[in-house]
Amino acid sequence: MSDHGFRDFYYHGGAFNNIDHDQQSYGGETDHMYRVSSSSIDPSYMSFTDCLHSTSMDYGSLEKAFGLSPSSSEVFSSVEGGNRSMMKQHVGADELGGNTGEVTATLNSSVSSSSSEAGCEEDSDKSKKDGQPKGSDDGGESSKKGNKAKMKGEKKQREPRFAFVTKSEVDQLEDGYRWRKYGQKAVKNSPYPSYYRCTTQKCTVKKRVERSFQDPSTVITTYEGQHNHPLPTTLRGSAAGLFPPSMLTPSPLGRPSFPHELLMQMPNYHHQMNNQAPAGSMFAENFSPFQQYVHQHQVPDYGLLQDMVPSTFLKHEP
DNA sequence: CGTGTTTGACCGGCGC
DNA sequence: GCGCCGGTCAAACACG
Repeated sequence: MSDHGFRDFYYHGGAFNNIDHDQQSYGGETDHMYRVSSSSIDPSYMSFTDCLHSTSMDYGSLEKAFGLSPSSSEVFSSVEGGNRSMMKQHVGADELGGNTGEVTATLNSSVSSSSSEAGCEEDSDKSKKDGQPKGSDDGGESSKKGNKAKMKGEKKQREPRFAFVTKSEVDQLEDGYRWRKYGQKAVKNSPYPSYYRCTTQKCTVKKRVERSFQDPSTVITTYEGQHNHPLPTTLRGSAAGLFPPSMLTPSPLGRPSFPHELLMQMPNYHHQMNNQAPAGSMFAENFSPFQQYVHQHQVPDYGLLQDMVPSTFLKHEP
């Protein structure tokens, strides 16, 4: 997948090798890619958000954010917002505590779907229906699926999407929320992607889970929307109980707390990062379930990181 | 009985 | 305008 619309950049040692901003157009739109090569990144950028703000991606942040276990898993992530910018990073072995890992982060600010094949080609930018229930335009129950109250005239806009790829045997990765499958349909490059919706009422977050067309061992998970509620307390594994209340309540911004926010709140976040904490250690103490998951599946899922990428990062204004 | 999955049909955007 | 395609709906079904 690394060669389908994504630019790869490898992270070796303590800092990225250099960020390269690339730009290209896709059907009128301009894509901005960032390639990292050596030396321009300050290793002190330890927070995911900071990295994003600085137009750089920090592997460690991602590793921590997703609880990536470098020892044998791979996590590629991507964020979509309003424009097509992606970033992908691969992480070499050594610096991850001698383990081999790979993290590819792709930032995609467009409404497109970088999900399938991690944005390999598609990205047709077809912003389709939203999570909103579409209704049959008044007219009453027209046909079968007619009663989807869709406001005519009002164009629905896509929620920011965040996608990442993991190597896992299981499709459904535990991320602390409960999901209900609402569809599955074969699409190009993805035999049968599954569509899930958060079961919490009024929560419109959706996610799509699919196996990589090229690498069946790879699972591509795309999250869309933002949870407007804390983690379900009755959740299997009770992940919610592990998070301090402050992490479960909406942030000052009025948004729910997402992994990246959690990261920002981690007291020793920077410290751990600088000290090359063992893989998965990030959540070892506070997020045991995740760690456990890492150990068992080596592919934790910390989705819902959407909306974490500032537009400044996603798109370079001319 | 409540909850979640399966699955074919439908919807609507987009490209030609 | 038409057809393709991705995404969604919702009835039927499965399961505890």
